[in-house]
Amino acid sequence: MSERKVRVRFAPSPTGALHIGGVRTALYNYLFARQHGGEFIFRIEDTDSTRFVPGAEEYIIESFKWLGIEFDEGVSYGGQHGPYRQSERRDIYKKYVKQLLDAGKAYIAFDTPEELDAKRAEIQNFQYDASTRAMMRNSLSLAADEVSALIESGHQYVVRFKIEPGEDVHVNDMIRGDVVINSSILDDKVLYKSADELPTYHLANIVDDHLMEVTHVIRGEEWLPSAPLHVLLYRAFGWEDTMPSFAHLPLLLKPDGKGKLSKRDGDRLGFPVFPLEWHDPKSGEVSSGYRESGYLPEAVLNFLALLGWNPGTDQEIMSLEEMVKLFDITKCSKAGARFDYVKGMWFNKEYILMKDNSELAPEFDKILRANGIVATMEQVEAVVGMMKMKKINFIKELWPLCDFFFIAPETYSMEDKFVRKNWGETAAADMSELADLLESLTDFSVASQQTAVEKWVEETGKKPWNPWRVALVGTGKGPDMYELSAFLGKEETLRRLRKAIEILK
RNA sequence: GGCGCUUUCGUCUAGCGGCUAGGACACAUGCCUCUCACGCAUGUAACACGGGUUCGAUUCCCGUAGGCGCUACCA
Repeated sequence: MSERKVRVRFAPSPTGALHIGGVRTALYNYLFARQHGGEFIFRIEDTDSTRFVPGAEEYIIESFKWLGIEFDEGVSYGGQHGPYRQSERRDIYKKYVKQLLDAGKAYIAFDTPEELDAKRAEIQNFQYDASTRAMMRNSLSLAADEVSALIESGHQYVVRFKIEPGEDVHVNDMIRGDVVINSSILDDKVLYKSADELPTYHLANIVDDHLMEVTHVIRGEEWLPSAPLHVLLYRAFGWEDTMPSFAHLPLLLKPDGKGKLSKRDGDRLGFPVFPLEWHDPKSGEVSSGYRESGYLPEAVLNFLALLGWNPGTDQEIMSLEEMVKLFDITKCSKAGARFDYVKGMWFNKEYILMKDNSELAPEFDKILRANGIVATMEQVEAVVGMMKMKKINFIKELWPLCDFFFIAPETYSMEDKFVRKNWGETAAADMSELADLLESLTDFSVASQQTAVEKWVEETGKKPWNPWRVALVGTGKGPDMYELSAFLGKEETLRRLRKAIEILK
């Protein structure tokens, strides 16, 4: 069984946008598959027809495309183990439900939701299990002809798994080791509903994982309590020898306060919890996305990978390829991780610094256009190159730091602290000299200016840079003065210099 | 309530019986410097508590407390 080809899956429900925690689960599955030369399956678990949300499936697919996580087979990818949408696998599940029924490992129950509610109200800690099923309406407590009569007369029913009590069930978890739960605390889970002819998660999950030859189940910790049930199901089907290995990942927690990370936290603290912007078709609500907020997908993946895992070295910045090499599922942490979105922003900053200007330019160009600036791509790249190491986490933060490249200061004012401090008594005269010097240059390149200005500086002992900055920028921000002048060009540089001299004297 | 998982700086974490408990984010300071940054350096800051086991526990075991999850005809 160990020589089976590694096959893992990510199987979301199309009930809304893809949660960032789900993205991390998918990422870990992806890394695991890739490092073992295995396959990664994308399955849609839409067995709850009442919670289906149109557009969610497409949203999830687009999210992974943006992130750069590729599947080998599944919905929209094709493959030999389809269909990959559970709602299209009704007949398959029916067959396996019947198998369990015939073997006496499951039974039919007619109790209505109202009856169950009544029982729960009547008996505290009521659980549908070996100790209570005799008093319920099911094929174990009713006569055979009564059962068939009920079915024939159209009564809705569910199929429940018959749990044998008193047994210690072991789940071997790749992260947590041996987890033992006694079967007595498990209830007779509903496996199938006649109302929509669909199984519940538990049955569909086991059947699909088996049929799709899944070897490793890597999922969130919220599934740990039901893992013993799943083990029991594999056993009931006689599939224990090919049962997948399990790994239950720690959850992502709120950055502050209590509980797991939720959509509300993003709204409240101002960071996205979804990869892409999501427009809820029911409520009309719009939730921000990492893509639209200006995150680079590489940064998002890098950040997420380190929330619950690390390579055991001090390396934090790593490409997807490096992560594939370094990832170790057994080294995942066991406790939940607070979602530190501030560190997420730092990752984005690091990736911006690493990216070529040409890759960053299109996004900045959009922002320029939104501000009514039309520039050549060459200019946009130049500005991004000069300014990306400023204190920014996102390209969009560049604009307020960069406007002077495109818009000359309207006015100059001693109100500005930097101006007051740097435009001294001799500034006007010095800048006049500088302007004359620059005007004499035929070559206005950085190198040419630098040579000329530094020679003048050496001869006169003047320090022209800050007043020069006042003139070109209007305040204390911006790149190196030679670079800025070269970008603006001789004409504009002189124009700004002379205007400043005139206004500030 | 029951069951399970879990517990190292504010946060993410390294540590797998003996360490001045390491790194990163954030924060602070300094250096660099034509501004702001980048970069570099430094600093503040942690083993939840109580019992064991051991020559010796952050590390192993057991409790307690806290945190998290599950407890649906949702996944």
